[in-house]
Amino acid sequence: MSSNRINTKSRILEVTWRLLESGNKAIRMADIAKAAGVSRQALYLHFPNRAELLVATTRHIDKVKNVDARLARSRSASSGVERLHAFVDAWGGYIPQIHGISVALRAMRDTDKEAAAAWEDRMQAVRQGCEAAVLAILQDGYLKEGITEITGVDLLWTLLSVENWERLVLECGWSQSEYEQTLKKIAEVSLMSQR
Amino acid sequence: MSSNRINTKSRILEVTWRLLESGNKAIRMADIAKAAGVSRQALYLHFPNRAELLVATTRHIDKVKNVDARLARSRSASSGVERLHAFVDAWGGYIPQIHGISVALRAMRDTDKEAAAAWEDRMQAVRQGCEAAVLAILQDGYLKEGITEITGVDLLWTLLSVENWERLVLECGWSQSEYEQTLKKIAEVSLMSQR
DNA sequence: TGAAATACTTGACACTGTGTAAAGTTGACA
DNA sequence: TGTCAACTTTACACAGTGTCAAGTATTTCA
Repeated sequence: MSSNRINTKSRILEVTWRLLESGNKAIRMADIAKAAGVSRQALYLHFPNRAELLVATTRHIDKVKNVDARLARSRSASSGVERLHAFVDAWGGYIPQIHGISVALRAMRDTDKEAAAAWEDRMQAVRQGCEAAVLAILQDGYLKEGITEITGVDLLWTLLSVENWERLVLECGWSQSEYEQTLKKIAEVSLMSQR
Repeated sequence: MSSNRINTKSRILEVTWRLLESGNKAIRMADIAKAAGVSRQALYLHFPNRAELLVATTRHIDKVKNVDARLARSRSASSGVERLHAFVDAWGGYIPQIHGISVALRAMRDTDKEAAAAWEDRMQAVRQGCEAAVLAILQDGYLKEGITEITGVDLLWTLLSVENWERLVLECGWSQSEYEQTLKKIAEVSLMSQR
């Protein structure tokens, strides 16, 4: 069976995902191999190193969870506020799904260039979403005075960081909907002129 | 000289601080030893392990930079807003000083209990400062409706995270004063009822 | 003066986790 | 029947942390 290889490869990705989601930091190659029912060395037949396995897992999750479709919804919003809300829903709702892998990727950033680049790449995608929302607000004429397009994007991007989600949801115990509602409010009140 | 031991110990702490501040992640015990002009093994005569050396360095920085005095100033403010502003100034202004060690401590959190506890401890101290500010606003009767004392503290604590400072100042290139001013505004606008 | 204590150094080594290398096994398929 | 793909098994190099034991130089004090 030539699909054997493919089966094993995607089984490894699924298992890696599951292990990272379990919240246990410090998942080793040996743990992944064991959980996938293959030898540790077999992992290196499919992925050159740990970083690329993690990056591939990220891509795998994106595919399964269909990020693009999620983010596309925010693009169809007409007004600036709507776009902002839709983006907070889309990205904010996606964070819990990728949280496990995000922890692993960020932990490798210091030592591994590839992991750093992979994480950076994802963050730039989020930033683009932020940019679109801020631009829409600007075009509506509602961008707060004293806030430029760039500082607005910086700010929204910072507010919507995975780290802030971790703090509020995991550490402070907020529910996902509390998180989303509050972030929408703060983003509004920070970026838009209120009347 | 019995002060020899003390000299070496504080020289190690100073050197560790300096190396961590240099921005180079992944500082090894051997690097610290070399920079301090002692053998790698000598480090273990003064500190049981890497985590405790980092924790001791944190305490050393606190002592030199006099955190307590910094934070004390915010306690003397009379109104809620003043207290909020003073706290953002005090803590926000302290972040750049402890940034290097904070990176190292956070990187060890996953694998080392001690490092995790040390970081947790500092974060709880910051949270107390946030609590005092939110309480002062509440007592002034200006806490925004829909915000409880707890959610207000959660929020301020999240806004003032080291991670947010890193994003805005290091990644987005904001100046320290831009950071401080903007965070004051966002905190105000998120927590206080505007009139 | 000399013994003991202090503050180190030197060198060897155990341990963990990543990644490499090479030879062997197993099943499908032509 | 033989070959190829997808593995397994075993061994090992390498980095970094931490341990251990023996040695050295300087000070202290009986």
